[in-house]
Amino acid sequence: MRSTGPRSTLADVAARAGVSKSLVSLVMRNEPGASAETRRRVLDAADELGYHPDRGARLLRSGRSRLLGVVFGIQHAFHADLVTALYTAARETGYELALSAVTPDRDETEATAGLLQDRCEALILLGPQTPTASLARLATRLPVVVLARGVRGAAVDVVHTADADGLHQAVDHLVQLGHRSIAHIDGGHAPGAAQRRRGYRDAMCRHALDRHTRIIRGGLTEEDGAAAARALLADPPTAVTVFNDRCATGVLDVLAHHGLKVPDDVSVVGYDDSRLARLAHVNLTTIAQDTATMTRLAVARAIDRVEGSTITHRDVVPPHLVVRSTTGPPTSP
Amino acid sequence: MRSTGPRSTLADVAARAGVSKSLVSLVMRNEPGASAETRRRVLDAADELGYHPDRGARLLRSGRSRLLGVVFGIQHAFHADLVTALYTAARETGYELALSAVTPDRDETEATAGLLQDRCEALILLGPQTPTASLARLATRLPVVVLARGVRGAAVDVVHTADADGLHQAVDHLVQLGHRSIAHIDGGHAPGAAQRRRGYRDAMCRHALDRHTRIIRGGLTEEDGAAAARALLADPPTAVTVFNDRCATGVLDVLAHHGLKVPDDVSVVGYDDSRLARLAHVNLTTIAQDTATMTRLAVARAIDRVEGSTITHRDVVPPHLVVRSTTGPPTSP
DNA sequence: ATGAAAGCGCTAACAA
DNA sequence: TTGTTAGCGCTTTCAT
Repeated sequence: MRSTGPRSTLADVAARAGVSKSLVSLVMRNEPGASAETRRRVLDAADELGYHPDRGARLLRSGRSRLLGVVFGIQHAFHADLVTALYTAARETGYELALSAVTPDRDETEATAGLLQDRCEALILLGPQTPTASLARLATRLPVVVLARGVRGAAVDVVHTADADGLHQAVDHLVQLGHRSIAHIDGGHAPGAAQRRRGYRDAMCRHALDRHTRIIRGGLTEEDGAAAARALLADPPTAVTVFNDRCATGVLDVLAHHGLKVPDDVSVVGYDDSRLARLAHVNLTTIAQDTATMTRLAVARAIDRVEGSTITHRDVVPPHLVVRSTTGPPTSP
Repeated sequence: MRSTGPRSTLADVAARAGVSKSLVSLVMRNEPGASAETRRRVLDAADELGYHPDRGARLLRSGRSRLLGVVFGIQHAFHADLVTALYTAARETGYELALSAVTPDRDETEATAGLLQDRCEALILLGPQTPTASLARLATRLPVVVLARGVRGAAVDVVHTADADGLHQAVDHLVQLGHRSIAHIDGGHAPGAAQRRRGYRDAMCRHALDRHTRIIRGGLTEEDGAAAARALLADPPTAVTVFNDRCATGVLDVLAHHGLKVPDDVSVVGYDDSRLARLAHVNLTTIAQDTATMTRLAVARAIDRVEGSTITHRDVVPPHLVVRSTTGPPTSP
């Protein structure tokens, strides 16, 4: 019983409400210029007909899609947080989001191409792996905002976290608790990993803990964290800062399996404050990226560009420490 | 430098090639009806102008978007797997996917409305919570396929897993290993939870293990699993089947923290075979949903409907057991 | 094989 | 405040 009846149009709504198309157009766009009474009648008629404006026709006529393209990695928990915040940030701007996912079978180029076809007016790229040169080329075609990755050299707007600062805070916190033997499990070549590594090293230096500096090769996944933790088992530090929450989860897991108590035997600090960290049974001390601010900025930068700005911005948003239950004073000598 | 050059149109190409717009239209769509000579001239002109047809205008005129809308929950790991597979399934069909995410701030209604504006020709809903009545109403507007949830009563196509069968396999596996004391941590009101509960109960019955039947209230998250595991600690069974992998992860975590060895003290079986389960340090025995088949079916059903089919399908895809390292023979008496 | 003309559903400029 | 008109870039008759 299929009643895929012909979709109702502006004209149908106009006829039903007994007004002109222009008036319906105004009302649907929330523009001023229609009486309250008319507005109500139009809205009712639209509702009864299940009317939804045709974005294609709208774009054709106005030459504007009012669409912001978002490229994100569908497996990344942190990207999920960012997309969630992006929807919120875009809500009151008059622009909508068009999502395009990167999957194991679908690379960034493909994801981007799809959005270009949809006539997005600007692109927001989450932690893109695309080389700077390609980014620059893309930016000649439309405004591009890179979010959560501190790329350099391309004429694109960038919004990212002060990653080194994040690790300063992590190390300061641990030192304040009395730790000296603090290791860092890094993120390899992942976006931000180099800065976090540097932040760790600098902070250790600042506390005159140079000789305790110890960097273990990690990665972005639970598995990478697990492997790194096993490497640490022979001679465990009293505390460890980890590249991100996912990786830290792997660390916690291996520690638990080997009978090491957290935080009594080893304190652990993650990074991202992803949903993962907030789970009651994980309850991970971590460095929170300010996703609300970052996404608000990203959307604002994109819209600025769409509306003609030619200024290239680079916004570095400070992170902050969230103390939960995986850090405490060292109990061993 | 932004090259905001005005996009060239069909008319531009026609003028340059010295032919009519109709001819250019034919050539661009590779339709017969133009001489080889004309074809070449048109193609050359188009190339010189860097012309690309406007998808919006094309769809406006022809009334087709060739777009399949997908509504998914951005924080559901399993939905990420499904979306990944959907992209693959749609690849060779001539249809494209339009994604719309459900977030804590953006409900299914809103997500759906966005896709309606994009003029998607059909909708694929992943594990929708929308009540049956609303689903039915939506289905009068356009073809709707519900994926990964066995809704009943609405005139929509449904593709889901034989959930009860999955738990039969899990219990059979455990019984074969020698377990008798097998508990089930359920999913509460989550989609599929009732069927999995029933599958567990039936299988226990079939093995004459009725008096060992023991159902603990769980949920979909790690946290739910952790809570359920704690409830089990006082009198642990030798094996437990869990609603899904996420929840199972919480179970594993609590068991490890309390010194119970898996699988020596307790065997654990998850559900979904999500990326989580495949991680080397988790390596969870689980019931795999056949995402490739499910998504291929979902896309096929959607396209069938778009192309005029009026048959309502209900596809129930069998799951299969994946044995990894969280199950083994019981060691305690 | 080619072209002229009529819209698709909408918005913007202008009239009333 | 409201209605009228003229297209946006394209496909689709229907002529030629």
